[in-house]
Amino acid sequence: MVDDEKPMSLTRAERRRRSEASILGAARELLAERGFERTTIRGVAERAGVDPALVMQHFGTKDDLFAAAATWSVPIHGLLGAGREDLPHAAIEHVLDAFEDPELRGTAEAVLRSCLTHPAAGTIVREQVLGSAQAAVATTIGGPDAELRAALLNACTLGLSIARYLLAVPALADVDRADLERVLGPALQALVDPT
Amino acid sequence: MVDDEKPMSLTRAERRRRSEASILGAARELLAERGFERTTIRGVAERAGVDPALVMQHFGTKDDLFAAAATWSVPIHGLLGAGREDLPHAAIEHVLDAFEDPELRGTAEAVLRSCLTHPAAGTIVREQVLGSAQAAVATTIGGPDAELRAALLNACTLGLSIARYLLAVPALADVDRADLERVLGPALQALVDPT
DNA sequence: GCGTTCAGTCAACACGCGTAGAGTCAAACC
DNA sequence: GGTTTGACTCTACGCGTGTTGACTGAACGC
Repeated sequence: MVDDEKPMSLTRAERRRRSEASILGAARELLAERGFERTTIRGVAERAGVDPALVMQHFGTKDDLFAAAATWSVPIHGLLGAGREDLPHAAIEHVLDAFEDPELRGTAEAVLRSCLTHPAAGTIVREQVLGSAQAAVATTIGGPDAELRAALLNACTLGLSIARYLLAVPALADVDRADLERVLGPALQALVDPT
Repeated sequence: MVDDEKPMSLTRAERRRRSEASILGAARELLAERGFERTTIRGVAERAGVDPALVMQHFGTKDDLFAAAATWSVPIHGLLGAGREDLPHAAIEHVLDAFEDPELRGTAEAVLRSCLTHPAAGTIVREQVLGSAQAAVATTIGGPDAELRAALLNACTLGLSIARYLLAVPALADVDRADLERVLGPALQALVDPT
């Protein structure tokens, strides 16, 4: 995301916006690749083609930069609109969409990559990502174990995301969506419908 | 794991072995709590009640210390001995045992905590932990999708481990083994037995 | 007993990090 | 067209890190 096009004589506000976007993009890339600790302000600045101090000027602090790059508005509409039969399908679509849309993927990977080692990232995943999905899924499931079943369904899709996209486990990374849905669907259905 | 008992006049080899064990224990604790990047040699030394230089003298390098602390011999006997009907049960036992045996838990958490941000830890999880389990499970499952089904089963239990023990998602952390097995079992069974 | 060995400590190095403040130069304004 | 504004850069500070080599003192072997 090195945006080398810096055409001269651009409005000041426009330049400002572009460099901010460039920094944010570079930050997301590096956070997605390496996680919070191994991502340095200097590295972000270099990839953005900018001075390190400018990064601070825009975002204040490394933690603030992370917060800005990791703001992840999870779209749970697909989950809320699904009935019991569609839920597994919707849940799988939900996670695959997040990682295969190039727009969303950077953010998703950046948050997930650091969620085990950076407290703020862990909180985001626990409360926003898993939390909101769990609430949505639990109401559809219903019954005494609804929360547990929803949490387990989330844990499975979380495990799939991590294994497929972050760890790149061969058997999962090389498979296409259709096979994934065909095989995992019935398993998630068993979580939705108590035997 | 601060082993304050340093009774005077102990054989040299004995002292050496004790301090090594003390360092290794402290390292595992900190790695499990904070991950590789946030764990410092000085922190390990302090928790072990020892000089930082001694840590280097024992293990050579921070990466070597991690390798020593993260050596995780996954016991897959339980998986190999299981038939199609027992597999889900065995798989769940397999992961719960690793995290609820105080002996194993430190290592398991240490490896898993860093597996998204430390290349060596990622390799361990991908190739040793998931890899060996996948091979064992796939032979039991059989059929055309065996590898994929095994990998997905692993991804689900990986997600459960992470959500329950590392992220401490409330709905999963507070539930006991029996409920976990009762609810997750049928889902994993659907992965083992194609509909 | 005495010289040797070696577990353990001390003090220091070089490096990379996040961050701060003064300086620079072109766009913006009147 | 001169002054002001503000986007951006330069330089440097202080700190914590992994790592090293010289030192110390107690267990060891004879």
